[in-house]
Amino acid sequence: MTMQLYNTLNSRKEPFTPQSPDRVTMYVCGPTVYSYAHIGNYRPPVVFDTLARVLRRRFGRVDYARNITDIDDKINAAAAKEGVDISVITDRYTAAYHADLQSLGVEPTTHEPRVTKHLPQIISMIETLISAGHAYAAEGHVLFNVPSYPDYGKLSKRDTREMLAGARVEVAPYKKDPGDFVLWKPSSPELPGWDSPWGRGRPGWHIECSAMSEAVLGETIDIHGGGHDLVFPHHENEIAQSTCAHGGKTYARYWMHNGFVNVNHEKMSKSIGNVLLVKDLLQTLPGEVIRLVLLTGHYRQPLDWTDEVASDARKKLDRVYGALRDLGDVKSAEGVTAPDAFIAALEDDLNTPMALAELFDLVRAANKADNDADKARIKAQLLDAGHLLGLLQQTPAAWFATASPSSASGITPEEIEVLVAARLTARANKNWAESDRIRDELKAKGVLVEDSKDGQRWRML
RNA sequence: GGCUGCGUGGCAGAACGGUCAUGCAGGGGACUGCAAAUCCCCGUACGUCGGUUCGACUCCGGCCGUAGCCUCCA
Repeated sequence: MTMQLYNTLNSRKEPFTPQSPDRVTMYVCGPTVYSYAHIGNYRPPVVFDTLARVLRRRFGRVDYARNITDIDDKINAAAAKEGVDISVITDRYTAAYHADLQSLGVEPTTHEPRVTKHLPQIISMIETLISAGHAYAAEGHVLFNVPSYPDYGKLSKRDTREMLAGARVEVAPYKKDPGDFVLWKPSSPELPGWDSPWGRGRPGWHIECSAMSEAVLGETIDIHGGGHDLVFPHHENEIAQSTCAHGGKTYARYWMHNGFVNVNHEKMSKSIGNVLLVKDLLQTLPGEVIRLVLLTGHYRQPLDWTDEVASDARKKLDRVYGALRDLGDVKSAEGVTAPDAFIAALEDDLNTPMALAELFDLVRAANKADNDADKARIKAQLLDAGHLLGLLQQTPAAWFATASPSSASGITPEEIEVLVAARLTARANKNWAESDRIRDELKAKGVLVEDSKDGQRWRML
């Protein structure tokens, strides 16, 4: 079975084959670092990190770029407000972004291009577009001339003429065509700016991705991803710029877009006040729980974040880690990887819900296994499946000891062990009343004690 | 108004033209001093109206509802 990916360009699943049989190139639009990122901002990194793991397994090498947008008017506004250089803002929020990614188990990308490091490439691409007749300078701006690219609107299935009717933004007088968009804009003296053939200014929003993608991955990439809202205008404009700058060569062969994250059935918005920052969620939830929530639904569907889905994810991980724990010290079998059905689910347009169903089949098999050979094989399968999803990255002991930072009642593992030892003595004397009293005491402190055939064990509730 | 989706059991969430999704919750049983964990068994679905078909949750059409985008936005 060949790998299948849904391509926004053609609105259907298509067999995926990279340009080079042993190398995949992928570019995903990254964050603008002007504030802390919310849960929705992390769906693309988690989804495409998972995809990268699957692609790497199948094709060997994945050259994956996710940019940091560190030039932007929102950054300028934040810097002006604090009276600092934009680098203070962008450094701070880039570091915060990286910290969140690590908590979510997102592996570093091959490339992480920044706009401030690619001004020459951006300017060069704009010059190419001007000399090819696709762009023009006007009043300090440089604009891309949309009518010069007949395929404009193909990705988002839009008719440029119809769009004008619904246009809700005033058309700048220097535009030749109302649909023309900015490649370069002038900066007033108090704003950050860079020298260019058109005066001191800064790049428009869309050109950065075109220029950086070319710089780090080449003119034609295999996969370009991002949030669904970027289809228009951002990705439509990227296609226009890159295709025209490259003499008509295909810019990206497969376009993938993830659905939005809602919160309690509502769109996240500052006015509603329901914006969930990942750095805040991490105060009460392990990163793996957040990651699992993001993988619980198919990436193209909207995802509703509620307390219930978070607690469901936690329980799911309890179950999987529980199976791993019961596998005990059995050494996982060499050379055994995740089951074919699990891989097949992920290779079918990254069907993570179906892959998770396969994972739970494995969990049941693990819990039923009664010999070391089966246990060794299943353990290897579980760990490999977990690795592909970016989950199960800690030991069961660590998971059960820390799975709930929220309910940490201040009790230390040492104190727990003292009580557990006292309970062991009581149990040796069949003093059930004392045994149950200690169990209740621990439970009141957020610790659940269980009696297994191997003795007592505990976990944080 | 234009474009693109979606509507599955108490909740979350997939697949598939005729056979189990899966997880949580719920009911019954096994195990346990009692629990917990685990295992076994069991309910509750496919927005609505038509069409195609031997047979549709799955294909087609109408309707209703709902979400996103239409140059800030993951």
